[in-house]
Amino acid sequence: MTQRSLPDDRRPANEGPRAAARNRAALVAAAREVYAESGLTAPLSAIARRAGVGQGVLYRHFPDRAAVAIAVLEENVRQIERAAAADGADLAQVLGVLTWHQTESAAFVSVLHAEGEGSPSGIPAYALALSRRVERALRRLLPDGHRLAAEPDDLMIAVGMVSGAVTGPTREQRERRALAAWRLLGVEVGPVRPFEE
Amino acid sequence: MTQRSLPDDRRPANEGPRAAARNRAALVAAAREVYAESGLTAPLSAIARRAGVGQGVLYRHFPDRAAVAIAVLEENVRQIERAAAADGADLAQVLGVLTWHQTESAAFVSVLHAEGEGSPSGIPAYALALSRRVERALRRLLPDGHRLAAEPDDLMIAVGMVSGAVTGPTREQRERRALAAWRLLGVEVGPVRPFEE
Amino acid sequence: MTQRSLPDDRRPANEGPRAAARNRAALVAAAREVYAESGLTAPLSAIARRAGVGQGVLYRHFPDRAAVAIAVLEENVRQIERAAAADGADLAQVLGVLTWHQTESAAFVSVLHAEGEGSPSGIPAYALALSRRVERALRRLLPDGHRLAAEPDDLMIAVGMVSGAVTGPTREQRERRALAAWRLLGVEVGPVRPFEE
Amino acid sequence: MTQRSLPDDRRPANEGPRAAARNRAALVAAAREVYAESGLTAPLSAIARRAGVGQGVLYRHFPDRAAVAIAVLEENVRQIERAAAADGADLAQVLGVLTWHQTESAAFVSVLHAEGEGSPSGIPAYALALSRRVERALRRLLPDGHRLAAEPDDLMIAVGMVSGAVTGPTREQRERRALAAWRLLGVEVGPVRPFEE
DNA sequence: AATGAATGAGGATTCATTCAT
DNA sequence: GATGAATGAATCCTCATTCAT
Repeated sequence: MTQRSLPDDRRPANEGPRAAARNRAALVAAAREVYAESGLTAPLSAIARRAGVGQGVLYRHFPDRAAVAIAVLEENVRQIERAAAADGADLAQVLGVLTWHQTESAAFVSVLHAEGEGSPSGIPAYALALSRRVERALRRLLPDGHRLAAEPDDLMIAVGMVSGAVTGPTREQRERRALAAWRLLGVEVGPVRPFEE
Repeated sequence: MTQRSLPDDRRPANEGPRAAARNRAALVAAAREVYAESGLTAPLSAIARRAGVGQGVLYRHFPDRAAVAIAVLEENVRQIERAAAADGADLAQVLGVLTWHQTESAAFVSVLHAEGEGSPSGIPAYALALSRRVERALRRLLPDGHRLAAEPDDLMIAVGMVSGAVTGPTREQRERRALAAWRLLGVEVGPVRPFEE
Repeated sequence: MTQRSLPDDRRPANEGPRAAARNRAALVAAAREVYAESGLTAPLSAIARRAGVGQGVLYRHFPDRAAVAIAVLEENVRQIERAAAADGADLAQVLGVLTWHQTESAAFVSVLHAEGEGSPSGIPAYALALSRRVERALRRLLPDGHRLAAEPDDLMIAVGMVSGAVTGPTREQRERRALAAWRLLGVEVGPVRPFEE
Repeated sequence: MTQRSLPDDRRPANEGPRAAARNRAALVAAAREVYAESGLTAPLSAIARRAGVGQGVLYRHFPDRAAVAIAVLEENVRQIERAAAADGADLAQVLGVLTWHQTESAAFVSVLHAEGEGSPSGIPAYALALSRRVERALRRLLPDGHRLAAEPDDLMIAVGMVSGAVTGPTREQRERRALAAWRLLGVEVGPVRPFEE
């Protein structure tokens, strides 16, 4: 009742429902960028603005702040799962893909910490679920007798450790440090790159 | 308001500057607790409240949010430095102290990441300085031929790695994981405890 | 898209205008429920959703928020009018029907207040018109010499008074209080129930 | 950290703690006016603006929307209590004061409804408590054998009934209707005015 | 004629920071 | 020096309303 809109002729085009899917994708992409620049606590309005949509659209697609982050990170996890499911995949290759995501997205790193509560970014149990999916993908490829197969927790502890090593302003530097970390662990890693195909 | 004279030894302490120091200490202690509960992004007012002082006092002692965090972490670093400077200190012992702080204070973990920019907690270059001090303290005790002496970065990469492994709701769990991390690195660690004199 | 011809008596109903009427009815029914649960300020989207139609349909049928409420209340008023027009109707019976609506629909109560301005529900002059219709229906049955026939305003003031008495979480309690109110007014009321047929 | 303030020299005077009490009073007064004009659902920002204070001040003094309303209504109730406690007070006089508040403040009317839940204004159990206080004040003055002493609920039902009668754009009209309501109830009322001293 | 997405203004709430006392 | 109130910008979130399909 009180809401005033723009004069009827100065309203940006409404592209109709067709835009829905496009907008969602734009939001996820924007979120990825914004997270990279400003961290997981960046204002949601910044994400909407960068995606070129209104605030409401963001809320239509994602009920809360966590849902946005999950959508972003889910893509990363899915890529790792696909890499692990590919024909002839071996652990080193998949670790390369994982490492690529670790060096690419600071936000992804925090997922692999996966505690749950009180985090200011508000990502709760979801993160744990994503972390479990990464673990599942990796463990299937873990040969008996592998350095990380000794204790059940060792695999994900190692992943966390590499995350801890990944710091620095440029991706190149982060990659260098990640590789050093795997070397210190005595674990072989394939090429650090996104999974394609 | 007016001068009160009392026998010298029963004179009520000159509260002026003395109170200042006490307040500063209370603020740092309060910040440590608040950070542990709510993370580095907790409202400054919460810290002042818990310290039992007004907001203004906080600003008198610390110019900005980062300064508070630095003050907290500085204490951790100083303890590590003292541990390293103690008679007969060896690397394993000091790593034990370092590990204790890693498992105790989530905030401390982020310092050892020490990047600087866009972090939401706003800890800037200071963190780097603190990280350097930790490195200096450790490196003096690093024997030639030690696993972490091969490459210059390996030492602090390893420290970051252990930080990355430290997750979980209880300190006990975090300690367990930290020890697993050192084991995976093949590095010996002394008892995990604070440095006492 | 193309013409489908079927035997005359099995022709799928022309859904066009017929659906429109059905939708309108569904909206009014949904609004009644939503108002009961959440008050007159409930989001319009909630009404559309409960009616199982899109938001646009609501706007096609009702130009604004007030129109929806009016449509709901109009049904109540119409029932009272019908009760008053029925063969052999007397005042007590019709007051019983009126009272039923007062105890059934909190929204209806506000209509009988019928001021117009600043009300948050935005029901404007319409409410006044509805109130007038109720008055007209009742007054025709008001015998000379009735307690409420002394002053011209007394009739609707009394109605307002009963509305004011109608509070409480359950309809039963509201009915009890309404009856107490009529008793205090010394006015006889028939059975409290909707008008059927 | 991100908050930008005005240039240091263009900031409105901070009058210090002295203003606290004054501000609270200004807020309550502003709220009373705003409620009268726009109802209990008026934006809190409108209240702060009219009081000439920042939004934060409102939140400092009142934790939530309900608290503001309570503060306003509490003043009304207190006046009624004082009127009832005055030397030689009798029921008619106090009902006059009560009626004055009913005709003055639409918001006060809703308190006397005092249900509790789902109201959009969010005033919960508090309203009930206020209603009880009014009842207590009145009942002490209710003589045995009074029209409203027959049933325990009759007293407050009558009050609610008068509230229900109180409609209309001007106070004068509302008073006229309130008096008509008391007349229909056969209850004597003293002069309709605020309680002074 | 229906759908349901998009828009974006408005309102709630929080907190960093200043400053009179 | 300390206190704690005030300020107001920033952010979150919710709808009323429009409109492409």
